[in-house]
This record gives sequence, structure tokens and C-alpha cells, in this order.
Amino acid sequence: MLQQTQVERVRSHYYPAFLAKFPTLSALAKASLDEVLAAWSGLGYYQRAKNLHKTAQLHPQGLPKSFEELRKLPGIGEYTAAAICSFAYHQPVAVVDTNIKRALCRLFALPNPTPATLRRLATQFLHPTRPKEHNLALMDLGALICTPKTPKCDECPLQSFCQAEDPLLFGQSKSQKRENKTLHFGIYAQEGRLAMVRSTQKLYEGMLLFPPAAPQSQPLATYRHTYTRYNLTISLHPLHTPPKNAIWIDIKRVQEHPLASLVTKGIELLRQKLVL
DNA sequence: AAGTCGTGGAT
DNA sequence: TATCCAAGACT
Repeated sequence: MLQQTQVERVRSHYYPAFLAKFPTLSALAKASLDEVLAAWSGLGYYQRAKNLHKTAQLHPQGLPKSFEELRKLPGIGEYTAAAICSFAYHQPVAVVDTNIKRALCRLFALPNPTPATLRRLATQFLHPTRPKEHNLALMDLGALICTPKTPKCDECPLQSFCQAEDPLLFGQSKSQKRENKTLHFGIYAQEGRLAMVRSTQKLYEGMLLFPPAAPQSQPLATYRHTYTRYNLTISLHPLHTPPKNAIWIDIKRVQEHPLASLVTKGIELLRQKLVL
């Protein structure tokens, strides 16, 4: 859940409710994918939820204890496998997340190390008897002091050790450009219910989307939404017939369904405009 | 191995 | 307002 997602958001809005609903791996394994995706709604990167569900079904009685076994599971990569080994099992495994990567690049003045180099370095650097505290401390150092844009070098406990003369030369991420795009969706509501369709595209796969619609001159509503690669303008148009394979959702029970923010934003806007 | 996958808060 | 970016994984 924390992959590419800020801790505070997970902690305040998702993790407690998710754990209350699925208290064990076994409970998670027994739940339907729709229930899991509904609990994940709004958090993004929905493949994570599907992978977590799969992993729970593969190991409903508990995850493996070794890095190699963990690494094979869906959704568990280098970072997560190391994090589980270190934080849950107290094994002496070096964790390398974005924060630690940036901190190490600066500490050792490495402009562009390969992942293997970085892992080797992190392993060498790892405190032999307190690996867990070391990993957590280094993550916090990256998150709080050795930050991407304006690192607080004067507060850094490793300042005298750091080999970077200019920290901004190291550990920078590649810039991302966004593309403008307009999407058109259809709205068909009846008796307090809204017709949706299930996405079969890679984007939002498994989530419910508004049905597609041809552009019309008078949309019910228009709003903007943004994600990784796109700045979207979304237009919602009235439909005269429900879509094939419609999935009907009760407008008062939106929360029970797997809906991305792109969709809940639109539903909220339609409510405000008294269209729903 | 570069592209893709979401979202909202910080700056 | 625009850009950056977060406890990455997968193809």
C-alpha cells in the first residue's frame, strides 16, 4: 500500500479501514476482488491491490520468511521483499527505497549507479548488529533531511561524512512530461442508480468506469483530472440508452464499489449540479 | 529498459 | 497555476 504513496495518506485514510475489513491474510484471501478494490478506491495503482489479493491467496496462512521466496510473489519487488525481511522479520537485509537511494547517491557521490551497485553499497553500509534501525534511520534521513529539492545539510548527522559537494547533482529523478487529453463518458441514471461498465484496459482494469460516449455539444458536466502522464479534461454526456453489460450502482452506496477518483469526482460533480 | 500505472499534497 | 514526487512493480 505504501508503494509510491505517501505514508500519511495511507495511515490516515486507508490502512486502518483496510486492516479492519481484512484483518488477516486468510480474510483477505477469502474476500472478493471487488471488495478489495473497493477498499482501495481512490488510492491509485490498483494493480497493487490485485497483487496483494493474489499473494494472500497464495499464502493465506502467512508469508514466506526468505527474501528469495518473497521476491517471487506478485507485487513484491526488491524493495518490498527487503522491507518485509528487515522490518517484520528482523533479518540483516539492506533496504533501498527512493529515499535511501538518494541519500546513498549523495553520501558516496554516485551520479548514476546501477541498482546492483546500489544494493551492494547498501549492504556494505548496513549496520551489522542493528540493521532494522539502520534501514529505518536512513529512510527517515532521506525523507526528512536529505530531501530531493532543498536538503537540510546543516541538520544532517552525516554531513562530515558526505562526499557530495553539491547534493542536487545526485539522486535526481527523471522529469516527467504530461500530455493533454480529453475523455468523453456517458451518463445513464435511473431510479437512483447509475450505469457503469468494468474497465478491461490496463488503466483502471477491474475498476468501474462511466460508459463510453461520443462527444456532444452540451455535456452535463466537465472537469479536470490528472495522473502520471496525462492532464485530462473529462466530459460527461447524457446517454439515451444504457450501455451493454451495464453494472448498476446505487448512487447512495458509491463507497461499496471499486471506483477510481476520476469517477467519484465526476459523480460528486453531478450531484452538486443536481443531475443525480 | 524505457513506459506505464493514480492520486493529492507540497512547493 | 505548474511541477514535482511519494515506503515501486511490472512489462
